[in-house]
Amino acid sequence: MKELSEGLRQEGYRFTRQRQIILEEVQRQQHHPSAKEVYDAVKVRLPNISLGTVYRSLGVLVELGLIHKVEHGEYARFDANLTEHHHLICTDCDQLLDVDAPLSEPLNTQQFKARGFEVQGYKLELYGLCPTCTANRS
Amino acid sequence: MKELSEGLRQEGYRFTRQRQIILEEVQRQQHHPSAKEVYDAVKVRLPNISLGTVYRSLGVLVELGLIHKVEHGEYARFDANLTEHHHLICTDCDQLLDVDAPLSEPLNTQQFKARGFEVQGYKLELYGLCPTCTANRS
DNA sequence: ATCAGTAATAGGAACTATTACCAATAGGAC
DNA sequence: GTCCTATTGGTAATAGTTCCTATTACTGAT
Repeated sequence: MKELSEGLRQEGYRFTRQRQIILEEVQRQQHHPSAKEVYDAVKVRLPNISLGTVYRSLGVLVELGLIHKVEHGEYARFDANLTEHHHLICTDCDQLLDVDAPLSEPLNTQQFKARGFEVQGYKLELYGLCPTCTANRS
Repeated sequence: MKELSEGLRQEGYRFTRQRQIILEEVQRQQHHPSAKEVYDAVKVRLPNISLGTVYRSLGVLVELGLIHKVEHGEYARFDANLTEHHHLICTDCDQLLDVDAPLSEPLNTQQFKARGFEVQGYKLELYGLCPTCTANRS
């Protein structure tokens, strides 16, 4: 948690119990929790926390790069997995899963530069069936 | 426009003036208009159109495959460019631009199959600077 | 340890994109 | 034209997120 406290201070933010616990709860969740789910989880430990604080804190954590925001579908989800990975959205059960495999062929960003685009990063989303739904199909 | 009228009929939908003009306006826009922007554009020609009709019609057009829905950021945008392409979101001006270049190396979906994922499709979003903002940086 | 200054919080209202609802209208097959 | 039903316009509702304000908590200086 030292990372959090130092990261916050570096940006002029304060290290608060709320932010600490919010980060812990996002990190604990295996799936990609929504703001509401984080709120519910944090509420067990901090019954007085407000939804606004959760949204604000998640925003700060994203800004510090300690978690990622995944915008897909009706609401945003948050992801504490910082290793390079992609997401698979299951077209059957609508779950969002990590695909812990970078591209076998890394994306050649140079090909876009020729067209005037200065590519800084990219997001790859895969659509298909998750392992569970694949199994249920056969 | 025959494509629209036939496509609609095939699915049991009706061919209405509203749907025709909505499609025309999405096709006319070079950038990727939001539902609101489509509404404003259509309103010039059909002053009584309601926002709900625009949303409903856009949904039908997406279902027919005549336009694509691009979900990014606060609101959905619509895209009449049906050729295979990716999107670049400019980190400077927040514009959404077409990158009319498929991957030089097509995505190898087999690599994910081994992990239990049955990949059906993918979406690649690039982040960086659009040609205009790249020029303004130098 | 206390204080002052500032940032963060709780709580709820406000905002915005999108959907749902419903009575009135209009496409289109006959 | 007639009839049936999808569609429309208008409005209300929904849901995620942000904004607002009084209050509380952190931090650095004394």
